[in-house]
Amino acid sequence: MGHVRRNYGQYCGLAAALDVIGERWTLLIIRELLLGPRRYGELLEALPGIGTNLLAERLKVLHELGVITRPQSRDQGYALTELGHELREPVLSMARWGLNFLDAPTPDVETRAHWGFLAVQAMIDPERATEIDESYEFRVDDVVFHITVTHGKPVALEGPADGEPAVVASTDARTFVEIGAKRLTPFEALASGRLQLTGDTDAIVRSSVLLGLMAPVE
Amino acid sequence: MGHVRRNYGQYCGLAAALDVIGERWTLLIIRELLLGPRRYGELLEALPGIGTNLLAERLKVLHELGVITRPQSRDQGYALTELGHELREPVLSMARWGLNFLDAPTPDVETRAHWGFLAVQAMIDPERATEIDESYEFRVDDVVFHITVTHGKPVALEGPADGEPAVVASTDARTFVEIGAKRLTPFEALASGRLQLTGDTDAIVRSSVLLGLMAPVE
DNA sequence: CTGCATCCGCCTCGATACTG
DNA sequence: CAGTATCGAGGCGGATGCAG
Repeated sequence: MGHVRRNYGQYCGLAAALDVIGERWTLLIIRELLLGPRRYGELLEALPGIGTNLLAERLKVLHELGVITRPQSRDQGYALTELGHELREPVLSMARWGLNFLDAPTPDVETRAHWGFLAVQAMIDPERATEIDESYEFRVDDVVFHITVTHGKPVALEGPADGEPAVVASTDARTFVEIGAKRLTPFEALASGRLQLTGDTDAIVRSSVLLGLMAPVE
Repeated sequence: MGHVRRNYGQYCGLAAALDVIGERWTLLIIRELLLGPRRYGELLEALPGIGTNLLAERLKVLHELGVITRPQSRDQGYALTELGHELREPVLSMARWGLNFLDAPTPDVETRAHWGFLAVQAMIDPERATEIDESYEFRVDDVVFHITVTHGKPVALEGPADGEPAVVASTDARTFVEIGAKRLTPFEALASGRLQLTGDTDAIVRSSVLLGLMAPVE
């Protein structure tokens, strides 16, 4: 008489998805794992308020359902399976929608630099990656990541850019997400000293267009 | 001292989205409204198990947050705002992912014909809409909808196709979703008499390719 | 120290009854 | 028909315990 997980009981793709990742905290766990493998303690730290039992329970279920793998050895971490990685698009598109609701951050809301990496991925509009081959590097607090555009195909990766990036943007996590939420323009952030940019003006424009922060120039 | 809704308190697009549509039943309400305006009673009927108080509460919050509009007059219904309509992509991409988990439908799971409409929208791969101009009509139980491809741009709409559809597919809701979940091929469904197709073979192939049910032919 | 399991108070959920 | 009120059951959140 094991326990039956609460489920919607509808023969429908959305209901089936929500039966798996619809419970509280689950998608935020996926978000963390989309940024790379994470240890139990790292997840706890990245998800303030989750409660250790709940995290353990979620990880167990996600593993049983084939969405994540358990740490193979000490000092490894939980990681997404191929099935789990297929949540990238759903998660990014939800995150993009959620930016509509980000208001001014109050002191009691958490802001983490690596969420900026997610924000960037959500903001990239591949349609706007014109025929360019260059990379843009972002330094948000102590986290570094970059976008590499190859033959018009943009890819976001952790770590510094290979070779010489066309643009380097340095800022703090809060400013970064505020720009993503369009509460702040890059120009305003530059003017107030909260953002530093290096690189030639044309490349800065191209990167801003790619991220939907600027209308394409004819 | 009004009541503070439970929220994640993270300055992140995904967390903000989940604060709005992350609670139980909310995304299923959105799913229904993506198919058109719905009355209170229609929503209750489409969401077995929700409980009337919870539906009322969800509708109230979604309205306050600007995601839906309330019925303007008797015999109208709740409808999505522009912001709400922007949930189409997130919802469809989640539904697509959830198809991975659809197992054989047991007698106790609900299957509704109009969910097939959602499944079709989730399955359409615009990349595969080659330069064709034609429409495909689907008759799932008593629900009729169609895909119209214009200059390679596919659009799914309720109701019968305008003009003469290139393909007409007739089936029941369960078979339809099983095909979407790739538990059943159209060929098998045809052979077992659970699916009827009219239209010429080439058009049937093109529609199957568009829905990702068949590999493109060179 | 990491990775959980157990316990407990509270809040959300789900079902039923009831009202305009 | 379209909700509101009520209440038991269960999921959640926080603290604590404990094994490798």
